[in-house]
Amino acid sequence: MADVARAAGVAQSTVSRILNRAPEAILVTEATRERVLAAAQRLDYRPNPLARALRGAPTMLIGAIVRDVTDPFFAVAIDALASTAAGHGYSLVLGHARSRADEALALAAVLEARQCDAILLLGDFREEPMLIDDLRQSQVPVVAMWHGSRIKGFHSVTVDNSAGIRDALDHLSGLGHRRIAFVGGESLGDIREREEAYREYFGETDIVVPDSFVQRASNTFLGPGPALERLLRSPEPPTALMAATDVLGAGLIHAAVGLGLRVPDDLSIVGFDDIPFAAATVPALTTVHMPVAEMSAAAVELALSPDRDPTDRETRILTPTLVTRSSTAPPPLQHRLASRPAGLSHG
Amino acid sequence: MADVARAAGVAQSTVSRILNRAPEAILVTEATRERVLAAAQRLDYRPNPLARALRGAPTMLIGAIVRDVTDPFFAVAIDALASTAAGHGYSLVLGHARSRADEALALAAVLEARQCDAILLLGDFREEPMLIDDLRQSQVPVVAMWHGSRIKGFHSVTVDNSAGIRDALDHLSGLGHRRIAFVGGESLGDIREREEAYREYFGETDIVVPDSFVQRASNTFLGPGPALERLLRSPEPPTALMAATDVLGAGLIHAAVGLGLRVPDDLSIVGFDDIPFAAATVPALTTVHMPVAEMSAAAVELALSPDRDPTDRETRILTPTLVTRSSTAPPPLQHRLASRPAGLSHG
DNA sequence: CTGAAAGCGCTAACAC
DNA sequence: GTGTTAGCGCTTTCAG
Repeated sequence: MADVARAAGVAQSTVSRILNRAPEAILVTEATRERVLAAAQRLDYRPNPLARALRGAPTMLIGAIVRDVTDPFFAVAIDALASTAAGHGYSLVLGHARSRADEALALAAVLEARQCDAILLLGDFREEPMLIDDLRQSQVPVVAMWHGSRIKGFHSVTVDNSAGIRDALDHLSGLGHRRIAFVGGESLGDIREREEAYREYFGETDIVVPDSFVQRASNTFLGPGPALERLLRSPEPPTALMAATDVLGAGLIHAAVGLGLRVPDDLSIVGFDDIPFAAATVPALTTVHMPVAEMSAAAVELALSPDRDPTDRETRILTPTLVTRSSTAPPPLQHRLASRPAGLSHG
Repeated sequence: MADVARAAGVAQSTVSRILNRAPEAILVTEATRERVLAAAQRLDYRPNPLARALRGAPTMLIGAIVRDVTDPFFAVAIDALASTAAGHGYSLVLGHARSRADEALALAAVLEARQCDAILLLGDFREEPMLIDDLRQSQVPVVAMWHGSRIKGFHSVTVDNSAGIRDALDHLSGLGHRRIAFVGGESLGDIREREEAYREYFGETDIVVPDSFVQRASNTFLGPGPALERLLRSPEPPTALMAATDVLGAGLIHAAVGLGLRVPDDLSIVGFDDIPFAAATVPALTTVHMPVAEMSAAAVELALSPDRDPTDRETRILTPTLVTRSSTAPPPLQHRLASRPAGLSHG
């Protein structure tokens, strides 16, 4: 910038003014203005955002720390967030925290410290207490999304997992299913809440769910195979499966077909999240749609709202909706007859 | 930092030295050292990476500009890149360039200018000439990955799309297929190269491929439905489909089953990329495996290598390998008999 | 071994 | 209208 000033024969501050203020604020002679602009052009001047940020200017950047970019759900979340942020004139910068804890910390340090005007936390970071503590001291607003349960000190935007599970389970039992198993993941964040919601749901009915009906698997497409085999080995196997995520749901379809079952004729499967792939599985997956766009809007709004009293943190809980596709149907006939007593016989 | 210095009763430069140099470089009294460390701890001092970078220190950050995070292929690429970078002590910062061109530019400006020690470009950015021009002036090394054809001024790491297509097509014709169609995407980057490779392949044989055998669809799971319908309407429909990506491949399986076809009995389908769920589709997708890990290693190496002569840019081309799964089989019997003359009858 | 001082590139008072 | 001056938080000569 000093070069530009010299080339245009003006002071550096003048250059700064001309390059930053909107043209309408005409506090500069048109002649000087043009001279400076020309010089800047000729010298291919590019502002150094570092210096600018150091001086206190907003960076127009929102940082997002993501647990696992590989998870298709987060991929769509990021996409939605980026669009929303762009609508506010902000760009999204992502930090991928998967690898090691210290890396996550390093990332946070970078994103923080006024490099970003706000920070978004996507997923459950309870296993990264250092990160959380670190962020709690942060000068910029932090909003946590899909972190599972409440998390103190941050704004948060979550989905009502309980309502989603209830809708899905209502759908299944409306179809006539009584023996509905749950396949979850590492018991983190939303997945944990979904498992609890599943347990509660049946706690309110006279249907008793054997412990073996809650299975865990790694949240990958090939993860739930063994869980399904275990389930099928039960004396009275389930006629429907509630998967904690669509990834698990899609994996269960694959595993079921591999075992010679027909979906949904022999086994109904419901997912959660409504990732793009869910519409394209064979058969297409019935699932609980995550209101990603609304959640993004809420998160960005919270992130960009001037930080008032740090003790007053807002929590926004949005409601998901069931999307019925082709992976669910009434249970096979023999089970339909047997199911009513079966549920009670376990009491 | 000034606070720490004051609290410890030393000069700021001393604090800087102690906090940055490795302990082995004992150019400081043990007593002072401890005093400073204690003060830093007590005051919860955290270095400001901005100021540090402004002063010229490396940021230990690699920036990646991604065309579309939503594309599952890039998701795994990012993951691999992050791991590789972590192995070198670097973190990965992602910019999502999907939305608008000016946003991509803003991002580049941010990532650049010594905020990052290197920049990675994932995907084809030929439609963003401003970005490219901008990056060409960049002070930090830039390496382009999966950009399709050569791109001047940057290091690049690509895959041999031609070899991949050839392997896949050899597999299909080895199975007895003669009527093999291609379903591609927006003719960008790798997808474009794959289409060309497909055309070349049949150019070298006596099999003539009707123009209608090259179809385009948006690179989404639900995208290729219409393309498949068009293909099936041909007087002599294909018995096998070469999809330009796994997303398209999975979408084609879905569409085919929706149309009442059996895969692979009625129709064989091959994908490209080997994204995680290619192993979990029903049936599992035969595909061309992208050597993502090797490509990441190459890219990071190039990115971190001291920038020598800017005119000497390196290009690394890795070779993909075919993964045979369950979506391919010999063509239906009637086609098997008809296929040989069919290929020639079009000549 | 440690302190003082300069300066990275930029913005914001405050003059003139 | 435009120039001068002082830092933002840090690293790095250069003295002591």
